Amino acid sequence: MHEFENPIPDARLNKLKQLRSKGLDPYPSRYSRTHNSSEATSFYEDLESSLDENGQTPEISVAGRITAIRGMGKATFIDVMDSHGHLQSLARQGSLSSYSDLRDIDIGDWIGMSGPLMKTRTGQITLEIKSWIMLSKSLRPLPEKWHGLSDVETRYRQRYLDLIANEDARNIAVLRSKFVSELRQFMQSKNFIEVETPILVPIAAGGTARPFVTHYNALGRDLYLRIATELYLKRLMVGGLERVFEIGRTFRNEGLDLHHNPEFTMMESYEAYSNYHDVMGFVENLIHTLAQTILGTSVIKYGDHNIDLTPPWTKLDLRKEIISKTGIDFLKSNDVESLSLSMKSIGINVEKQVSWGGMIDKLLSSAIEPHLTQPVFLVDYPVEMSPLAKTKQENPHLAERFEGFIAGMEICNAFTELNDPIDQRARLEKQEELRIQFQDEDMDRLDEDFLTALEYGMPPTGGLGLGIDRLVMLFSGKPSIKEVVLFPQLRNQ
RNA sequence: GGGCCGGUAGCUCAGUCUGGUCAGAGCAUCGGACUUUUAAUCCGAGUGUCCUGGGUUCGAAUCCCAGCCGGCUCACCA
Repeated sequence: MHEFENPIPDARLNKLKQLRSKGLDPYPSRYSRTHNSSEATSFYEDLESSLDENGQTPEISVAGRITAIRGMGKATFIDVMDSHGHLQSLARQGSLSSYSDLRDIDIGDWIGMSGPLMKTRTGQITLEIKSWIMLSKSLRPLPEKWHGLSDVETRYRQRYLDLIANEDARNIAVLRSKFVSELRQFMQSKNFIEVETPILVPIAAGGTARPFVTHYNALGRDLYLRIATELYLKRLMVGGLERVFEIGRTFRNEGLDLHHNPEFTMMESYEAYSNYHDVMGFVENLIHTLAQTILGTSVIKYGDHNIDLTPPWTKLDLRKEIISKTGIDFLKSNDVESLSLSMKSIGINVEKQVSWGGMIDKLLSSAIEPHLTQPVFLVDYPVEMSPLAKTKQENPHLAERFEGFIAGMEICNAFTELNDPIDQRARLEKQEELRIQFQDEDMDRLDEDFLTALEYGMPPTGGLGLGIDRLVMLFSGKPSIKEVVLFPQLRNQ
């Protein structure tokens, strides 16, 4: 039922033959344009007041894809689109010797053309074609010009059509690029250095997630796709790099929904001599700055909400927040049985074999997180579900960890990194135990090389993981992650 | 995985409830007219595996069953 099985229309193939039979190459190798569409517009506007009586500028050359053809017999209007916008052109039989060759152009073709700019009687800046050349013959018809392309599946599977037909799709692609580039600049301006760590790893550690497995033939062993960059970046902290960040793809072999794609982009950063309070300030500042720079505002419209990103964001003590919303105190319900009873009593289903940390996680995502519309930091997580975070000195059951939420989405996870190698080993061993006990559930994994690194000494460090896809969703007002990932994962055809 | 909704021309859709001029419209395409149009206009042409496979029926795009694909939602999951 998809494009790939559809035959190429005969009419297009015939035009292709026509071009060739006239000795015209339908796929030449290059074209020199002097202006893109927006430069052409300003070129005209700059010269407009000084033009002579025929109102034409000197000749320029532009190139792009034909989006509309309006033939009027001995004159033809051709709209051309490039990545900067649209430009109208006009071919007239009187002033274009190859006018009759225009029979072989179609909507979708790439052409180059040159001539002076002028204004039509309706005031539209228009290139009067003196010469033109086919740059690439299109063999398939484009989506309809008026309604555009709206079939969601086609938009995702053939994103190029979405990009051609929908300005919004182009805007999101540009916005995402801008976001990443501004993010990178921000990090660099704070003297973080950008690094790259392995994607193929022997142990998928640094988070609780099911990994993808692959096989490396040369070494005859299975490897995993990373679920986080955390442990490698911390090795760099051990190495003394002090401020590092990585923007990169991570992979989780899990469900697929509005907020989850199996491969997604995270930024992780680590800063020596700082703790999670410093990171909180850093995140507020970072996201607020990006909104200012990219969107020119501190207040983002998302669905029905106006979200104000101005720092400082609300800080909510996680434990107090759970108590006030559910009456459950996780310090008192500190074993699986009592927590399970309390959760059942407020209608949360915990019948599956689940660890204590897993249950708290569920409690959070069903009772707390959906209500966090404005930017919020949930602060101080139970140590049991934070195996890589340092414990609070005042209370060994709590970790110096926070997560940031906007519009009900988790957008970051951060903590004061645990740098006590003995404690870290004990915590990861506990995770390994839990993994055996709760077969269905994912736990963090023990990475012996990482522990060895810690034993050499890591400075006190504040660490951060930031979900880029979700922030781009927020910045672009999109409710689905598939809208901000150019090629989202879909089922097989 | 459960529930709901959907899949008809290249694209956007109507037709399904109530089976029988139901193979349709607009855009795109093809032929013709037109030298300042811009959703150009005017005249003419319908280009199709009605998602797939079964079934019911004299007759199925339409009703039934199974499957595939997608969207939303719940569950699961950072």
